[in-house]
Amino acid sequence: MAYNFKEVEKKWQKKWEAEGTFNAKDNYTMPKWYGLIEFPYPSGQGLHVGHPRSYTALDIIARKKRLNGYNVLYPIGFDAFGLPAENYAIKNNIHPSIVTEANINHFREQLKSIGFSFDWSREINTTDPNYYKWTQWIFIQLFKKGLAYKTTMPINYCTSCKVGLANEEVVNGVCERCGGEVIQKEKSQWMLKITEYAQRLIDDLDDIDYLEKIKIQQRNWIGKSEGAEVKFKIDGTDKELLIYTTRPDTMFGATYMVVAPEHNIINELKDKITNIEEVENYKTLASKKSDFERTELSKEKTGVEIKGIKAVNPLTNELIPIWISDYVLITYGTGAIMAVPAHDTRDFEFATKFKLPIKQVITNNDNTVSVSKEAYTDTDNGILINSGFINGMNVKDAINATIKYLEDKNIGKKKVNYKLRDWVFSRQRYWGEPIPMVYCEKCGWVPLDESDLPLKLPEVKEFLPGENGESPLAKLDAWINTTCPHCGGKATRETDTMPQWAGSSWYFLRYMDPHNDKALASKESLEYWAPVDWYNGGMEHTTLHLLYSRFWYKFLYDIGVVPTKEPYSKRTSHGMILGNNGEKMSKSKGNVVNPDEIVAEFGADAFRTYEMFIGPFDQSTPWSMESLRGCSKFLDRVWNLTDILVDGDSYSKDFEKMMHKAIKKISEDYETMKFNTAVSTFMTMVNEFYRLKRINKAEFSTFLILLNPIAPHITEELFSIIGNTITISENTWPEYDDSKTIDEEIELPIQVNGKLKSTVNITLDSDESVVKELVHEKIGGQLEGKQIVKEIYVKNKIYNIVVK
RNA sequence: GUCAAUGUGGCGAAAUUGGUAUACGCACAUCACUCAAAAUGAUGCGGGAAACCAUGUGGGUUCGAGUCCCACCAUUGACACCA
Repeated sequence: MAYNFKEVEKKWQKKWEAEGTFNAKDNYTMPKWYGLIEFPYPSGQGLHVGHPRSYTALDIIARKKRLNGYNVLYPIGFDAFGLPAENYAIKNNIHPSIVTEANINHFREQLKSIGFSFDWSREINTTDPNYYKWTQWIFIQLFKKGLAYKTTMPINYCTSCKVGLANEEVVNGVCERCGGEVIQKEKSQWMLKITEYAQRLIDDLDDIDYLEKIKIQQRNWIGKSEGAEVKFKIDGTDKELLIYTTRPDTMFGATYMVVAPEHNIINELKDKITNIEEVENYKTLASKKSDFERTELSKEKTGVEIKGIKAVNPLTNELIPIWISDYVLITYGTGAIMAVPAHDTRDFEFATKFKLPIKQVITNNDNTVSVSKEAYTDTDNGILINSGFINGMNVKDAINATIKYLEDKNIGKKKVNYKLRDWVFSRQRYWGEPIPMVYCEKCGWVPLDESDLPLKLPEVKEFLPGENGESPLAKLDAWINTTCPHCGGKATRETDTMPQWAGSSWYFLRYMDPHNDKALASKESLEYWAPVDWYNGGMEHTTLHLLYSRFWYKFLYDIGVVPTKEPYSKRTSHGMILGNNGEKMSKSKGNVVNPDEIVAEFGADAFRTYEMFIGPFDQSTPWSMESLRGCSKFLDRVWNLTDILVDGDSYSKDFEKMMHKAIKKISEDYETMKFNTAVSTFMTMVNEFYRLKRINKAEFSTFLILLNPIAPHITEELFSIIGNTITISENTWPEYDDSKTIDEEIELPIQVNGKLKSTVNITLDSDESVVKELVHEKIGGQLEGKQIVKEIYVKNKIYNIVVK
């Protein structure tokens, strides 16, 4: 009887759906396990074969945890705000909600066809007003605590999307989403003070179980550095230039200063600057460049000296020139630096190009350092010279001494800096959550009354952003004009919307209690389900989504909404699935694999098995149709095991051992995400069953339960065919007896000078003397005429004879 | 440039975490079944006649290195004139 996966898979999917087999229980006394995958953006292209890799992995763990007796929450939803739907709407003049709904329906069907054990009763959708009501509510709380503020600042502006982008959203100088040109533009934006949480976002990584590479990436992104802020007087004025440096020890070597093109000192001292036109020209030039272009690798340094003003080095009292250059960024530190060309590579390049003085202030122990060809940046072996009161000190002491001096004289102070910047939270777009704020002439920015939430997206006829980058909402006079919730006077609404990251920053909380209309989730559900036990997702979300959601969660913790400091106890990541040519799948390369076709031709179980067998879970691997067929063949062999099913329990000791070993190995492999070796263990077992031409019902049942998380349909079907009266999902996870996994006799490798010469069978834990005798008996002949220097026996592992 | 990861048969990969390198699968070859093919099953499959040689390259540590250390090369990813 051939395996008809179409019928079997449909049958079980129907049953699971009708019975709500995988729905989480509201029984808060059971031990809980909350597994989370990144909810998809329902794009028009449908599911990518990359999605099921992550979903299957946690599905396996979720299914196992259920059999282990846990109350499992494994939810699904849709992150449905975003630009593609809006761009589609603009092009085809269809409301984004219609496109979004169609896409979600398609995704849901695709996901269901693969047989994931999601709790569909908790499905959420970020564009649902009952959902984004709480996104807006969180924003208001942030505002009330002073963590949301409006400011005008140069932002990345996509000329195509007509929307401001966070730095994080600019990739290779172009808009991450549309690929359009990005320029710098001044714009009034809502910002979120993620920087206020920078230290905690670093510190609390110590208490959570994230893959080390994820922690490293987050720490580097936040980029803490310690240094000093120092005031440099501008000669002949009452102005000062505030700089940040991590190397205050090199201050005696500061021979010039550089400010970012956007630095306001230029406006403030306009009248004194003698070459103001040249400076303004440079500013204009710089503003046309994106952050990426300005910071691009191996770029020739550019700059202009600001003539007519000089700064005073507070330690040497020397007058030093001030330059403007785009290698200094307004968004980091204070937007101004003291340049120490002798001991900073970039300053050195700049000074060399513009023939500025290079003054060495650090040497090494042997005083063999030369700064004529390159900067000397060694902080471990550096000794201060030409530096007044810090002469002779090492770098570390010199830093401390300088900071103390600066603080005593009130011209500087110790300062911690972060690379992390505040989160630009405004989008001049339609398809996002409206920001629930109004502007009142009298009261300023005022949040809506919470009882007026959700502030629903109004209907518009045109989805195209306004000419100068305004949201389509700005055209709706009737909607904009409102009254101030505070004083009742005339007020206007904010027309910008939130970025897509907003809805995804807290969605995992909504799953805990998705239909609650009194709170984002009930206190009880939060107490029970939080935190997420295991969150798997892509490395590409490490520094954006993952950091943003940690930030929001910490804020919610601070205002008493959630019970723990961190949202996710454990975070893992999956590798990308590439096209069969080893390149990223893309339409243009024609190497896209459509999961629907795979499921239709080979079935969901074969698809799932292959996705797990394809390679190590956390690494990228190319797709291969041939290997997929191998997995499909394996399942056929599993199906045909019924041909060799035998009665009785008369299996051999070795057979029993194999089963215990397999339970142990597969249980461990699932928990450590070594799915590829788990699958190969199943294949080895099946080969063994066929070799011996026998398997009994108990063995077969155990085998099927073990395989069930990977291939849930075929295993349930076989489980019932061989006469089990309950289903696998009603069963418990098999246990193994450790003592039954041990080999009593082992094959011991014999080496001579570390090279394998032979093997010998020994009883486990044999005495060395016994082993020695056996070994010499076996290879003694080969040792004749040689002098034995040493014999090494590592119990049960190896016997190595060193000869001369 | 910085940081991180990776590099093992024709291909995807495995290796008890320092102890028999190449498990499992694919592809391929031969055979069986068939009029034939597909499917299925069986056997073989790193190189070399052998001694031996093989885990990107070159060193090192060790009785013993795919695994640890140093340098280099290549690929991939993330980030960046971060002061």
